[in-house]
Amino acid sequence: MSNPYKILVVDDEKDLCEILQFNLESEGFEIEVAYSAEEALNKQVDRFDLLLLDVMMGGMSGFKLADKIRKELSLSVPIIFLTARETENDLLTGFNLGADDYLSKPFSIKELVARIKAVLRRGKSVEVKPKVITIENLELDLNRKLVTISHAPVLLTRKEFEILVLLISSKGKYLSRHEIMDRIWSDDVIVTDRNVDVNIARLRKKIGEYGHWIKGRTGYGYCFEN
Amino acid sequence: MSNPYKILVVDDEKDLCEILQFNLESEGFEIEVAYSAEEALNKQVDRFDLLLLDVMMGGMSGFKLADKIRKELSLSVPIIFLTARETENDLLTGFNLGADDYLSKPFSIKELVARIKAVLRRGKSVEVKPKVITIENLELDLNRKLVTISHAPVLLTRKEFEILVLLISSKGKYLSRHEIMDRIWSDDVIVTDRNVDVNIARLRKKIGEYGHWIKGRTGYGYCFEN
DNA sequence: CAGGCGTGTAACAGGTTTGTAATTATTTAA
DNA sequence: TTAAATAATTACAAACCTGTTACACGCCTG
Repeated sequence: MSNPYKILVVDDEKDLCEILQFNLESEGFEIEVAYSAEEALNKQVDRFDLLLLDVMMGGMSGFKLADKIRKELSLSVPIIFLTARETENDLLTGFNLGADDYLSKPFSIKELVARIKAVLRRGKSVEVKPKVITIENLELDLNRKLVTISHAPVLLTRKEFEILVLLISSKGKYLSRHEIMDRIWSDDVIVTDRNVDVNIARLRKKIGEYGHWIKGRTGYGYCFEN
Repeated sequence: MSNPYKILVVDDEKDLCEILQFNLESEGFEIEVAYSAEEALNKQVDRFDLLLLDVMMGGMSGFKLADKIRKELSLSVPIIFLTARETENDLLTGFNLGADDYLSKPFSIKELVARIKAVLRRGKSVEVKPKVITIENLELDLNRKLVTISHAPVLLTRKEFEILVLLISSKGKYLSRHEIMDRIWSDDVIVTDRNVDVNIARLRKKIGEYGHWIKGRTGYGYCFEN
């Protein structure tokens, strides 16, 4: 997978931030969030490929923030404003500050993604691909680290998720406990074989009937096979 | 223009790096270079669509690097190894580490490019390469540890399976019990000759009529022959 | 600091696999 | 042909492997 685009979302509405993060990550972007303009300024702004700024925020407004960024930090980082107020005045202010686009709440994620891609395309040319593995109704979103079964989210822990991904990406091949340990745990930690079992058990339980896709065979280890 | 593929070249021979960079860039790839494994690790490995690793490098070897990457950073980035040493052992090590291809120096740029494209084309499907031995209606799936006879599955235990694979891969050659013991059992366990017999018997029974392909000759041992 | 979560270990019961020893069959060589 | 050697088979028991449950520990968060 090529370099994911890094986007900084600056908004004081935590709910909205979460929604944005969730959706944009599943589109393959890498998201960081700042809950205020001040917090945003503490981040190295030019690490990002795009800034998504809420206009109305407690403390420093998005406009003021953009102004500061353009004057002091970066002339080039693309900026998209998000705003509730859709007045002509705002629009002007936004574009004068060197905004690259402008969206009024409420907006659809689909539209936002389209605009984001458009802006990014202007810079370099790129498509962002979501990393998702789908097997029947089982979906693994590798960006979000989320598994869904028939669109119902299943919360796996890190180890569970990693084991599942490992098994699936070696679909049809038996992996010994040792092999699994080697690839999931780093060299310096030492874990028991039993531990693999335990994690597999937890994983199986969580994914319900799909758990049967994880075969275990004595002497060989585990294998994902559907 | 579509998103150029990003390739990371890791090699301590600067000359070779330059040649690679020049040629691959002129093929439309985007190249980054690291002159050591350590340097490579400082880069965000999963930004790349492909890694080209030299096996022999001062400091950490390409193998070790790949190992680290697979364990800690990315299970999926395609890896192609470049090596001067072409011994079977090396090849095996490479593929065990999840290498996607393997080139021995000296190689032609043309060939390298072809391999690169092949690997990239394979894309995200991290399918395991099937390893199957077929002899008439007898099939051994080395990944699934599964034997099928006319598509009917036969479940062999580990010892049985290993013995069968051993005999088949030495098809037409008699292996003494001793030889078989040496290759199936690890050095530290000591088993009787009789034990080989017993396992062969079990194996023969399980594979039915094909059992006759395992010949036993007094004084020589066993041999697979169809 | 309590409680929840993620993770790991220990212990165990039940099953499977494996090895040995005893027995019978087959081959070899005198 | 027959005795000795080698091989196949059988039955049994030991060893091993597995999936589980219960519990401990550290880490974060409220």
